Amino acid sequence: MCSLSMPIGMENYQGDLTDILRAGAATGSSSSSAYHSETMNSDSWQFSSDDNYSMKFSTSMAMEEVEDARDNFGDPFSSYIRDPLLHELSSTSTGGFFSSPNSTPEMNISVDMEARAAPFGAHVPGHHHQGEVTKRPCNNIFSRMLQISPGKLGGDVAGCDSVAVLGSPRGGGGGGGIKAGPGGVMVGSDMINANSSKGCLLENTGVGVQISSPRNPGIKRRKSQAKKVVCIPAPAAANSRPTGEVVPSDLWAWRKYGQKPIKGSPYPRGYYRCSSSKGCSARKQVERSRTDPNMLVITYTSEHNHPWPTQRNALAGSTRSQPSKAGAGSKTSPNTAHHQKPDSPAKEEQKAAADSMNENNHVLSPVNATVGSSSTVKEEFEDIEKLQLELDHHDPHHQHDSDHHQFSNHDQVFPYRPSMPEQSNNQSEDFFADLGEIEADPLNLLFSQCFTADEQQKGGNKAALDPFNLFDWSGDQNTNTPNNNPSFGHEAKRHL
DNA sequence: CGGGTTTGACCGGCGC
DNA sequence: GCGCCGGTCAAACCCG
Repeated sequence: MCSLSMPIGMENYQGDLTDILRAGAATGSSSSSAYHSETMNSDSWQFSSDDNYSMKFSTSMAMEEVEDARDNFGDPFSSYIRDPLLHELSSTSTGGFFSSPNSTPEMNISVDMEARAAPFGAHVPGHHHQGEVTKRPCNNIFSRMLQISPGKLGGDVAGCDSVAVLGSPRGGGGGGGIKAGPGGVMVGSDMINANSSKGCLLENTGVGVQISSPRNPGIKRRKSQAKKVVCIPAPAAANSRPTGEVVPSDLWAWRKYGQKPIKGSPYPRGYYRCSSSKGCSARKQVERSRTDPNMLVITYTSEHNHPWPTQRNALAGSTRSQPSKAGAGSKTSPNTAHHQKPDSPAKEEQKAAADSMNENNHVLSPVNATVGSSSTVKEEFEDIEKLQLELDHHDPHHQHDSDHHQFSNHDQVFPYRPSMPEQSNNQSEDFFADLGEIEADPLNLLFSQCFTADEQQKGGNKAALDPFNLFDWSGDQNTNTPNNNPSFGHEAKRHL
């Protein structure tokens, strides 16, 4: 049931791929039996289980200019400072998200990695050849249906089952490459549509988008901006907001700085930037798939130039629980005000995440675990590694489903070099050291969390299963899927 | 007070 | 060259 498919040429993408899969593999092999049916329950999913909800998660990554990438390869979306969301998606899966019980609906996870460096090679001991990852038993994390398949970018955001990294063609050459502010180095590339998945045609211009503000001279926007597009299922009723705008929570604190109606789409696009750290150029765009309102398309641009926030410092305004009445609403017409989302998703998300972290801080806090207790984490990680390896060797379910898991070798694997702007050597070392801890952290945490969660689960702490509240779509409990939410389109209409 | 969101305006890229 | 469009800014306001 667990079908993993990878586009040809993904071999070198073990990094991110494994970032996702490995978590699954680790969980699958190591904790599958324990976790699979016992610790997980459908409650862990925030999706309604009765709607045959299909989770589609795919990653599409492309990297054309290898040289540039090599120079600028501070893969913003992987490795040391990785995208929490993906972490959540991937690792949460280990933590139980994907290891949902039999009751969970079909999950279609596709990863499209056209070209990509493999920052994680070191951490993927078992994944040296094609389809290695896919060979993993799927009885765990992706117990449902995990499909890693080529995605197509540059199309319309249709099915949206893909996560993509849009590269920046500009690379390091003229214009300073793709530096997007501090730490904002993107892997350049145009989208390669060699493969197309039925699922998610990312609504994207097919053109990268440059991050830097137009007001930042020297950095162009639109093209040449590497992007990572994550398509995730929009929260179901329990999590969506009245307006239908929902944002998955992740470890980062995001501040919304804009919203624009997108031509051709009934749904507005929200613009968020990282508020965890000043100077962080990380941004994300959240919008619904125009063709599948059930899917959220989150586009990450640039990268975080800082470790995960020690705490969500964006909580100050995150507790706003009521819709703006007149305030921001002063600008809002009564009609639109009526449809204003009562609460910002970001806040909800942040709050939820914060709450979750607070509640499960002893288990979940990445910072505490990574920074404060890195040694412990490392140990856990090692243990998990061992366990995983053992299980991998002994896993009876270990199958080589090459049909669905294809990797290509023609892509180069580049050593990962995080982009650390303006860091002295010492600082860099220290920072990298920390990053190293952090790097291992997400999975470690998740792995450990998985186990711990399992322990806690027995103790009744279900929250541990969803460490980052990824699927704790903060929001109005009364709201159903966007489709069911008549007000969802109004916000967009406001601009129309 | 410090953080957030909202939202109209502005700016630049891109297509025609 | 022009207009459209998307991305960002920043003032106004909200919230705890």
